[in-house]
Amino acid sequence: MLEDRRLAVLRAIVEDYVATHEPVGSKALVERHHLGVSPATIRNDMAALEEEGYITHPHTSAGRIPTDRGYRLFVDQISNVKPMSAPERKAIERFLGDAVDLDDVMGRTVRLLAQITQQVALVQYPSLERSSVRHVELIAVSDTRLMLVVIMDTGRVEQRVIECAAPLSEQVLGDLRARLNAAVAQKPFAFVSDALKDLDKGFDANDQRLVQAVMAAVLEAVTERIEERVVLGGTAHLARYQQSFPMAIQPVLEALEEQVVLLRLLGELSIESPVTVRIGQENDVHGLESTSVVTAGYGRTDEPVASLGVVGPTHMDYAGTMSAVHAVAQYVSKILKGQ
Amino acid sequence: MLEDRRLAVLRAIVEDYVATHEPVGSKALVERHHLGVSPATIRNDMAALEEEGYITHPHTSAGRIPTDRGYRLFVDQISNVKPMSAPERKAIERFLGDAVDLDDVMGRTVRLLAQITQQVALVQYPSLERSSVRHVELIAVSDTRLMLVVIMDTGRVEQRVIECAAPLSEQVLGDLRARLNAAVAQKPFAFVSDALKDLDKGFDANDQRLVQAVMAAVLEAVTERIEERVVLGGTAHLARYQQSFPMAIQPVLEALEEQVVLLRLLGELSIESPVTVRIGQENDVHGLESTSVVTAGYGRTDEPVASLGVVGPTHMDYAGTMSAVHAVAQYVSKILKGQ
DNA sequence: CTTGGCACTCTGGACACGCGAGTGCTAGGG
DNA sequence: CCCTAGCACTCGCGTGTCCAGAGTGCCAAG
Repeated sequence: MLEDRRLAVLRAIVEDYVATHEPVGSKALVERHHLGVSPATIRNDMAALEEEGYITHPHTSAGRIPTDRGYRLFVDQISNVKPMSAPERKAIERFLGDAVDLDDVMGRTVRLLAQITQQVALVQYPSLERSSVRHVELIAVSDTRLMLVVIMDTGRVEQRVIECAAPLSEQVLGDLRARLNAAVAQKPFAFVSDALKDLDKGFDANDQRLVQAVMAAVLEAVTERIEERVVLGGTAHLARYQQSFPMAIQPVLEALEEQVVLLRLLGELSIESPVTVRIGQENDVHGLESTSVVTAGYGRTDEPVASLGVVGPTHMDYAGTMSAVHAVAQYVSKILKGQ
Repeated sequence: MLEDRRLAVLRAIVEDYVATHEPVGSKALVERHHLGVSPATIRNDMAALEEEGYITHPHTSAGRIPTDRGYRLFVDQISNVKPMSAPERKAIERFLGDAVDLDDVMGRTVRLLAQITQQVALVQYPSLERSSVRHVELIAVSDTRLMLVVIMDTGRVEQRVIECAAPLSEQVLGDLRARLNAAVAQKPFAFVSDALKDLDKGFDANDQRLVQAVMAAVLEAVTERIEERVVLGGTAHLARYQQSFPMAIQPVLEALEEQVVLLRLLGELSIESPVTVRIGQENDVHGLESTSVVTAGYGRTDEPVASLGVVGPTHMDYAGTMSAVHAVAQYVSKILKGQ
């Protein structure tokens, strides 16, 4: 009973603060939310909440603002992500449905997500590690240079240039191509290195060395230089916050320029919930201490192929953002399945 | 004589303002730059310069700041771009030299340029329109889906997925691939559409229709969907300015998110100078009215294959930025020639 | 044409002050 | 035991005033 009201108070504080971006006082609370009690009661609850570390006040005679811990409790309270409205869903579906290939899907998704949430959007390309090889192609670009093109079942295409010591004959190349495909097709990316091991057997002795060299280069290209790609959009939304807020955007922009950081943000997904929220200090990335990150995996629900999400200030509209991220992730999954 | 001093005064004002970011007064000028005259004289010159529209003052009793017109005159005065120091050049060369392929070159270049100039860097991929086809590959991804991979002599690789109405036999595909390559290899991109015209001749009647359909799709892919790509880096540097400056970064970030805008910025190069500078209003792009853009082409000097540059506040260090952009463009040209 | 001098203007920082929002505490009522 | 009302207290913030300092414009003399 008492606990219930405290939670309600915390919720009200978060909601008001998110809406107004100003510390919220006891009086304003009872007016806006029709809690059936007097401001003094609320003040007691507030004192308790503050004691427990869910809220603070910037100075003695100011209203309260939620702490990271407060947001966390608030977010945990949002049990089921509320769905988006029908027209919204329609719009998402139509916008993403027009995409012609993976690049297009990723590009549209990041723009869409930024636009809906009015925040910075991140979209990771399907992870190579969780994709299977559909086709491998070796193209002779010049005498001593091959281009390796790997097409994954997720639609992702990677190309690498491989330097050869000596020219390969068209015949050897064709042979190699055929074997390569036979060896790695339908295999998860992780198995590629294994599959390549014995591929040099069965070539002429003088070809064999060359083939070995090429295979080594291929191996290096597909293992050493695995690039997980992330696209970023809506950075302009960051500037909006800063207008009314003491959050420096420079460290945030700096952090977002690092691919490694982006991958870390998108990397860890919670298991139980479809949408993962990391609040403030919870993402221990330098520069993002005062931002929250909302992510969701896409692909198969049981085993996501990659993830996407948004980065915003800790005082964001969690409910709305979570539902948007969730919805977009689902539509992306749907689209990719169709392709 | 008199004109000479006025120019010197303008130059001094620009230099001081760029260094301090504060309106510069007559007294400070004579102290720092040893012009052999008194403040009062400078004031007269300043009045004249203001009359001609090269400088303004924010309010009655403040120092002067250059106008766009003033910066323009100042920049035009910098006749020859001064070269970078030897160690700097060494560092650039080494950093770019390690790149393994075009993506890597572009990525490194944008990071390098942002780092050197401490501004936002733009790097355009070699323009398709100014590249020649080196190789074309048609890969059967599934029964009814082909992937078209076009490799240009500039190192650029484009891939498109093409939907087919009916499956193509391996033989027809091989035939088509060979003809396609014979037709377009070494041709500038613009000629591709012409080269494709009569390619369906010489196939069996029942194959011909299918081939026609595929060719139409290829044509659409290479003409309708020409993507000039631009990479962007160093946006965090924008935030630094804003700290001490009334320039809103939001419109700038918004503008920089539009590919079209980026291409427009990089598009028009001046003919006479190796480095193009557009100051403030000169680039009539919404949001970039108070920024300057410094660009240079790379590739062959007489016929650049694309361009790169930086975006910064109008009160930037033009001399330094111009020389950095110039140097980086030259090294990129060099690297690409080697690859 | 340059220079020194002088009056004038305007910004920005320092200081004081009062309003109002908000708190914490305590005593009383259900 | 919990809620409520009242009251004194605390600060932040906005306003107003003032002053110093920097800078200008103009004028008269060299």
